[in-house]
Amino acid sequence: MSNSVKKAFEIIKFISNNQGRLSLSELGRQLNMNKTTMFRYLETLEVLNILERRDSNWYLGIELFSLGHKVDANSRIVEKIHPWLVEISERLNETVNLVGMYDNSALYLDKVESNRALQMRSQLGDHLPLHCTSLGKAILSCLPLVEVDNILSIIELKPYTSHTVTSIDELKQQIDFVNINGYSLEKEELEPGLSCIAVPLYIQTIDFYGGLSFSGSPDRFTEEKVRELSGELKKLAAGIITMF
Amino acid sequence: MSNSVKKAFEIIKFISNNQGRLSLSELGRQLNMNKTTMFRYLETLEVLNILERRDSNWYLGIELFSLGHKVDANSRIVEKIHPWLVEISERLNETVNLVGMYDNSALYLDKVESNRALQMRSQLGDHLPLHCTSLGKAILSCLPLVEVDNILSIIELKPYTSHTVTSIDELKQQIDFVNINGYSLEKEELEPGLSCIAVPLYIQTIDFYGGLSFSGSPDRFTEEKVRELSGELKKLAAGIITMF
DNA sequence: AACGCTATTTCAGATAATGGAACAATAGCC
DNA sequence: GGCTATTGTTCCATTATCTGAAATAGCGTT
Repeated sequence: MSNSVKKAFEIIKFISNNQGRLSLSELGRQLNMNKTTMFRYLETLEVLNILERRDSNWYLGIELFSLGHKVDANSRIVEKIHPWLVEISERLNETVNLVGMYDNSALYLDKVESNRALQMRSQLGDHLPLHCTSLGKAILSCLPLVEVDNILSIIELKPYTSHTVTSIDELKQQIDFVNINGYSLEKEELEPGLSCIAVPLYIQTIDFYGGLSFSGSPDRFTEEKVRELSGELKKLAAGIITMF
Repeated sequence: MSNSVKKAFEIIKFISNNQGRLSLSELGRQLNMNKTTMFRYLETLEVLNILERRDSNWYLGIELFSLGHKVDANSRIVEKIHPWLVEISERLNETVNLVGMYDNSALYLDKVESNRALQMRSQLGDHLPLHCTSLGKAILSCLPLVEVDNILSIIELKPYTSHTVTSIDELKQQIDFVNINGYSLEKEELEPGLSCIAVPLYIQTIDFYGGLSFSGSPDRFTEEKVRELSGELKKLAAGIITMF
């Protein structure tokens, strides 16, 4: 394994979580690397436009933007699904989200915002936890049981708010609920004031495990609204699947 | 300069342009690297989720997707401008594009597609040439003259179609046109069947040089339509600037 | 079963990464 | 202004790491 490549990405990743707040020396200290070594990594990455320096602070560079937007270029999952999200978001005036399962978390792949757009703190490319998001529970519901048990034994049921489910049993009950009713409802388990309703999106032909959701403030999701929105999401998922 | 980091990104970049078509051995051959060396780079990058292998073919990995979407996280230029693009795209039913100047080319930053969406071949993150796109000419128009001369001496006026401008004099005349009229019109200089109308977007406060455009098939851009759309784009640019 | 291809592992030698030290450039402070 | 503290950059010898030839393993095809 190439040591220096690993270190370079360690630096990149660290900067991605602390953009604009780190100097060369600061990076060296926080990542336990020699100043000289750090200097050379940063120098190299700057030349490659992978990183960018603005008055002694480091940022992700433009080359990462370009590469990041070519990731889906083959399977074109996001690209194919996007128009469906636009249609439903406009018709119902709801914010709609798409995630895919990667690495025991729900990777936030796409969103189309409504006018009323309550801002979610997370952004595309973020990894959402499986246990405390409706999308996560929706994904878990379409995985084989053995797989679910395996994942639950690996991930930590970290409490993000006072509403977060932290017991495996309760979580399994919620997954059962999704299997029976076809949708998942989560209220303020990840962020106070934020609620989501989701359905699984399992595209067998391309081995894609994911989910679709509407997000909004919890008080908007009345019983009747939930019935309506879950129905819409189910139809959406069904429609999308026919495309693949 | 860190040699191995440079090589790693050489590999990544090469794969980004040939996703799904390259095996380990093939990569070694095309990039003149020893098979063993290539093996170790790929192995490392795979572990880091920077690259992904599916039946002996290499793809960009999910980690690049995540990093790529965090690039704009600070200045939030794209994020701030996006709602404006949505509004105008819906109101006029046009496809609207945003680019920024990076590295002597126009980096394709954002787009919102209309229903009639004529597909452009390029995608977000691509570098568009300055000389044969309305967006490029719009950007050139807001740069200092010395800078323009410098850029024109560096870039190659590559002919993409039979309509591409390849003479510096003619290009300078077109830039003058933008300065006088405030917009730029290009017909099939980059891709047959594709035309664009653009205006410069220069945001002084954050030192941003870019442009906004509508794209569509050339026959749609009648004289009257051009007048209407260029007016809309100018108003859009003016509105956006007030935000910064 | 033998061939052609790709992917891995091994290992010794060559090279490139490392970090201490010294130097330069800034900024803050009395 | 001069002193101190901090950051960024260059130099260089040492050593760890990367390199590539060769051997091995795996897989599909004829």
